Amino acid sequence: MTTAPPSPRVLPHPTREEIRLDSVLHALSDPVRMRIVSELADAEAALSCSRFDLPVTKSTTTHHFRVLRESGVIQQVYEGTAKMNGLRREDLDALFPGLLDALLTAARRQAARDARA
Amino acid sequence: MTTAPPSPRVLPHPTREEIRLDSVLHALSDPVRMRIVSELADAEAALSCSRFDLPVTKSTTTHHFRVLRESGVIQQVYEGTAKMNGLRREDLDALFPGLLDALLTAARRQAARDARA
DNA sequence: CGACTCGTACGATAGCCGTCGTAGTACGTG
DNA sequence: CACGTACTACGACGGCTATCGTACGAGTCG
Repeated sequence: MTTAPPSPRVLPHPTREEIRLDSVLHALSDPVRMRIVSELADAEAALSCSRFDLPVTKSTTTHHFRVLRESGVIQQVYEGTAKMNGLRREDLDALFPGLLDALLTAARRQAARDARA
Repeated sequence: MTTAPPSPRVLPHPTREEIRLDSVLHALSDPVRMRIVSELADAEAALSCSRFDLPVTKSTTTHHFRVLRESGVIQQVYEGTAKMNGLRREDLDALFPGLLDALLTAARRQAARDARA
């Protein structure tokens, strides 16, 4: 048969216009996901999922990455066995200028406060 | 008896140091609450709960205002029968500089996009 | 092919959350 | 005191969510 393969090797992303502020804020309201985004912003490049040392299991990690992708915060592309994750900075900056930087700065401040405690 | 009255006429607020980014983002990830905060920012003054025309019942309204207060986004003070709500702009700006303005701008943009649809 | 790594899918569970209705309290006014 | 207004408290319900474990698929390397 010439039917398409059942495994979706390409992952669904929202278009720029489909990204909603509500969803972005909800995605970033989880500490684990905010941490992922912060590391991604520091890296300035796409990282594979396994490059993150998160305090949750692999299943949960997959879940968090999916939430970030479906909310439009990150972009995910398969590269061999690895799945590379990149921040959708251009889209976010175009939709909500200054928001991403303000959020990243806020996250850094919160992390500094937590470390001081 | 000289015991304190059982009804808490003064409402519990988090101190500035207790305000957490996670909670703020979670509070603002609900469209109804973001709308409240936007109107509060536009008003530049404290407003009573009944000044808002929200698409939910009064019970739910009370719930949303409590979430905003407990996350440290707004301040609530009784004034007769009314409860006045004010944005905690000073505290938020001190903790997360630029974040509130970026969020309000983003909310305006999202609202404009929604209206265009 | 076989083994290994990376990530997914699915099911389960426990907890939180947004919503409502109803009943009730606090305050002001007649 | 009686009444109306503003808001709350409580319980309920449905839905979402963060978490896990286990089992599986897709790719790479020997």
